[in-house]
Amino acid sequence: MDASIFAIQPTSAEPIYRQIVEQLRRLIAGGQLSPGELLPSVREVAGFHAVNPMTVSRAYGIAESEGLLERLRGKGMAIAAGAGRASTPAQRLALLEPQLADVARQARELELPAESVLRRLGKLMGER
Amino acid sequence: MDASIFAIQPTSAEPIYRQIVEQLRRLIAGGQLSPGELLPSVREVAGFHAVNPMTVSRAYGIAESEGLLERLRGKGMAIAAGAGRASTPAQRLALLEPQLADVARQARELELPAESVLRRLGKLMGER
Amino acid sequence: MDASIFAIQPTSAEPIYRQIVEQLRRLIAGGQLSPGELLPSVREVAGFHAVNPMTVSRAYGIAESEGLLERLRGKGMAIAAGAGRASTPAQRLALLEPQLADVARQARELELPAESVLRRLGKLMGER
Amino acid sequence: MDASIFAIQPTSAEPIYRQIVEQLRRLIAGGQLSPGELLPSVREVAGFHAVNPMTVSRAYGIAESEGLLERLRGKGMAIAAGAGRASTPAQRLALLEPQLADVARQARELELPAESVLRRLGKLMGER
DNA sequence: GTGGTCTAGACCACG
DNA sequence: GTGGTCTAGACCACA
Repeated sequence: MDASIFAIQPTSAEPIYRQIVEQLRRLIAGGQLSPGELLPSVREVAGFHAVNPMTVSRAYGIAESEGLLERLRGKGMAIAAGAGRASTPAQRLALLEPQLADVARQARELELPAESVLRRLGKLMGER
Repeated sequence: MDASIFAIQPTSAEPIYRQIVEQLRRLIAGGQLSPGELLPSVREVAGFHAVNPMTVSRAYGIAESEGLLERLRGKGMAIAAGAGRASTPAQRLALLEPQLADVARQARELELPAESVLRRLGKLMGER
Repeated sequence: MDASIFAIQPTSAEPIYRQIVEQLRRLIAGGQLSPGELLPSVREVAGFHAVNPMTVSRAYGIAESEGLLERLRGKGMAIAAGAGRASTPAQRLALLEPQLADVARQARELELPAESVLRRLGKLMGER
Repeated sequence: MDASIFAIQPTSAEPIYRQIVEQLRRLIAGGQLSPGELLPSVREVAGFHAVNPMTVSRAYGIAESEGLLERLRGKGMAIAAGAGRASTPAQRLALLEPQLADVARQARELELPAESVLRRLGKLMGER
């Protein structure tokens, strides 16, 4: 698989290894990564995104301990059997809830009309 | 002014001092805090929210160095004269842009239909 | 607290960071470490046992993610509130079950009489 | 001989090849495998336990280099002539010593009374 | 080829 | 003072 499945922002406040874990969580819940699928190797990801292999390894290790990934001896890491797509859209929406609540609070602090926020977000989601 | 203007989440990954600075920035841009208005003292905020006074002091210091606040000798900190409400809604919306872009990306990763995200966010912004 | 609470064997096949996590788990379950108690700092433990601070930090981080420890900002790591002593001896014995099953199997493979194994283990547990 | 003499746990932390070597060591010391006896072929074991043939081959190779096995040209691997049953129970018990010491230490960390540990282990050794 | 562990050392964030 | 993140690089274990 392509190492480009991950979108890493090295300058973000969120640590790189956690960016990877979170994206894994969402890509699996969303069904873009399916159980059994083999992930790009630690070295591939590290090389492609120019980060240290240990950073990627750390992310994979955490994802494994959370039951998202499983280690296939000698072959690499794969999406765990028990980690399939979250069945209902409601379950997937729940993963976004904290961020949405945050945006809502910030919009209130900015005294922004709800419509303008929704219009802008709709535009951002419409684009690819 | 009341120390309760700040909504502090001590368990959040975002450091407390930055929560305060960011909220100040938005409350000023949104016009809920007006130039000249006096802020609650470091002690008040620290006591009310059970955080270290140094943390609050640090936040005020950063806000001052950014021109959001100014120190009134003997009276405390106040909203700076040059820090009024952002004139246009577009300018205020720009402060929310990064978070919106983030939500859009995460929604794509979760393969969530745009409508369901907008509906949920609209509901959250409607509530008080 | 003393950094000597941990018994680290650098030559063991079990990685150092996991030795620490496992010992924490047992010392907490056994009640020798109580909720709220402050752990020795990463640097203390690393210095005392002559291992890299990151190795200790990794152990603490895993223990935190398992709910055994909690981070006290600026003060260090403490035994988590929800991680008290396993109430019944049966619960604590359960943590030893896999090792006991392993010993039993190996004793069978060695065709050792149960009594001699029990006598030897009893002696080892009697000593301090 | 049957490939089922080995009890392989693919999920264990102990590497598979070492599980095989250790079991060979104990089964020979215990007298369940006698000098001259022919082992199941690499393919049989690998097929039966669904592990990589290279893993089994590696285990046999290590056991051979330790003098536990010897290669009979055209016939396979057999228990080495000089690798008979450990004569005294004390010698065989010595092979279990490290595991026993480990259990004793862990029982102390769990603050478990010696009797309950011995009772449980006795029960496990009594069962077949 | 795969991932895992550890080190030495730098730098940051928080209080 | 506390822990967290990342790097560069060595070495090991497994298949």
